[in-house]
Amino acid sequence: MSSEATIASGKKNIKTILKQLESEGIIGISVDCVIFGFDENELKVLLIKSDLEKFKNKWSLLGDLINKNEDLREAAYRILEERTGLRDVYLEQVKAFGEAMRHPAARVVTIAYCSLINIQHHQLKILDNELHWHKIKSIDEMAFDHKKILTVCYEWLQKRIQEHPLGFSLLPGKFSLRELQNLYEAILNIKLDRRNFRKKFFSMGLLEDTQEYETDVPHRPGKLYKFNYEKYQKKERKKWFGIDF
Amino acid sequence: MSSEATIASGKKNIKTILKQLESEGIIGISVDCVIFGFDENELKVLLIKSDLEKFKNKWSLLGDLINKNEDLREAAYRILEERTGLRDVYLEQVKAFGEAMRHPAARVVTIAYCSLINIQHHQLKILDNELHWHKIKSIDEMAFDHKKILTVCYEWLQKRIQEHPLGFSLLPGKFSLRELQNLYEAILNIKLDRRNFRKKFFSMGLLEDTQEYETDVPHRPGKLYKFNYEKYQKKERKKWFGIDF
DNA sequence: GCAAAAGTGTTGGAAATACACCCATGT
DNA sequence: ACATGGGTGTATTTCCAACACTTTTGC
Repeated sequence: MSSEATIASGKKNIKTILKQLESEGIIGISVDCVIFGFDENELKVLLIKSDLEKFKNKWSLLGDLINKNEDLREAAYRILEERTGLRDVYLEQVKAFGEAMRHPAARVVTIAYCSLINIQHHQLKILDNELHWHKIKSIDEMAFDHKKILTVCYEWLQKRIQEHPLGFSLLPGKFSLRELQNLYEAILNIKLDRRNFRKKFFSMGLLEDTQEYETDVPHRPGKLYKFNYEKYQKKERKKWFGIDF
Repeated sequence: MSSEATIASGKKNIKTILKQLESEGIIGISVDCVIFGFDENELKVLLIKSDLEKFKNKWSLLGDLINKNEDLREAAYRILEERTGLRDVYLEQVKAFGEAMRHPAARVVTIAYCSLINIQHHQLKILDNELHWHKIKSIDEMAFDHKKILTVCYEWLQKRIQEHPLGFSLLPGKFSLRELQNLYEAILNIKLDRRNFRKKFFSMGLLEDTQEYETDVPHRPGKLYKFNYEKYQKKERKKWFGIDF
C-alpha cells in the first residue's frame, strides 16, 4: 500500500520518506530508544552513526518512524530489535520531544523509550551503522537533539532507579552486593557507604540469598543474591512519600 | 496552504481532517490538556463534550491536532487557550498515548499535558462544547481512552505535588495553611496531622508570612502566606533521595 | 603473609509521628 | 457563652549517617 509507505519506515530509504513527509506537510512520528548498559563499572549507552548527511559523523540514538498500525510501544520494541537484534528487554516511555525544528529534514515528533540491558547477557546481533556501546561520560556532541534526549533519559534513570528496581536488569540474575552498589554509584555518580547500603537493601527484604558465591575473584568471594520480583510485585505502593521540595 | 491543512486543525472541521488522515494513511498527532482545578475542597477537572458522533454523550479532555509549525508545548498552550480562553498557566507534559486503536476515526497519537489552575482566579472565557468543571471523584465513563489518560495524569499529579510545589498554582496567591492542607488531603485522598503538616512546611522555609489574615470566616482567622518561588528556584536539587521501593 | 574486598554493629542526630490544650473570632 | 477552626510543644520512635575492625580468599 503506497499510502502506508509514506509514514512507514518499511524497506524504503528513510531519507526518501522524510523528503516525502516534508513536501506533503505531514508530521512524522518516530521512536528513539535509549539503551543503557552497565559494564566495567561504567554506565554505557548504545549509539549508531546517523543516516543523514548533515550529521554523518555524529552519533545518534536508535530511532525510526513508527508504522501505521503499531502501538507506540510495539514500535519501540520493533526498532530496538531491528537495530540490535535484542529482545526480552524492558522498555519504558520517558518523554515526547516535539520542537518544530528538532529535525532538519522534516517535522518529526519523537517519543523516547528507555531500556536497560545487561551487556554480557545480551549479544548484539546486528551491528549496522557502527552500533556500539559508548561510555556515558565520554559523549559530547550528537546528531539532532539527541544529546538533550539522552540527558533527559539519564536524569530519568537516576531518579527512577531510586524508586523502582529497574537497575537489576543491568546485572546478571545472580549478583553480589558489591556489583549492585557499583551500579548505583555509577549511575548516580556518588559514593555510598557500604554498610548502610547493605542494611538498606536487606531491610527491604527483596533480596534472596542463593547460597552461592562469586568465583574467580582474587579476594574473598561475596555471596550471590537474586532479586525477588514476585515479592516486589505484591508489595503495595504507598501514595504518601512525604512532601519534600 | 492546502497540504498544511491536512494535519492542522485550523478552521476545518476536525471530522473532515480525521477522515482525510485516515484515507491517506497518515498518523495524526494531538495534544490533550488535563486541566485540574481545586474548589470547595475538591479536585476537579475541565472536560468538554466530545465532537464525535460515536462519543456524543461522553466527556472528553481538551484536545486537538497539532499544527505543522508549532512545538508540542506551543500546541498545548494554544489548545488550552482556544478551548477555554485561559493563559498564563503552567503546562507540563505527562505522557504520550499511542495505541493503534485508541481513536476510532483515525490513527492518532496524543501527548497529554497537565495544568493546574485556580478556579476562582481564572475565568473561563469560552464555554463551547459544554466546557465545565467535573469533580474527579464523580467521573465514570469518558470518550476515547480519556479515562485512562486522566487516571495516569491524576497519579502523576499525586506524585508530583509531593516533590514539586505545583500545588500552589491551585490556590490564591495568599492562602492559609488550612487551604494548603485541604489541597494536599484532597489530591492525595488521605488525612494529615495538622501540626506535623505545618511543621513540615515551615521547616522548608518557603512560605512567606504576609502579615494578613483571613476575613469573613466564622471562626478565628488564619494567617495568610505566600509561596516564595524565588527562594525555591535557588535551592539546589538533590540527586540522592534514598532508595525505596 | 600479604593484598583485596567481604562481612558486620553501634551510636548520635535528624526527621517523622502521635497526641491535647488554649486562643481568637463570629454568632 | 458557645461553636468553629487556628495556633502551639513535647515525648517517642524511626530512619539515616558516620565510622573501624575482623574474616576469607587468591597469590
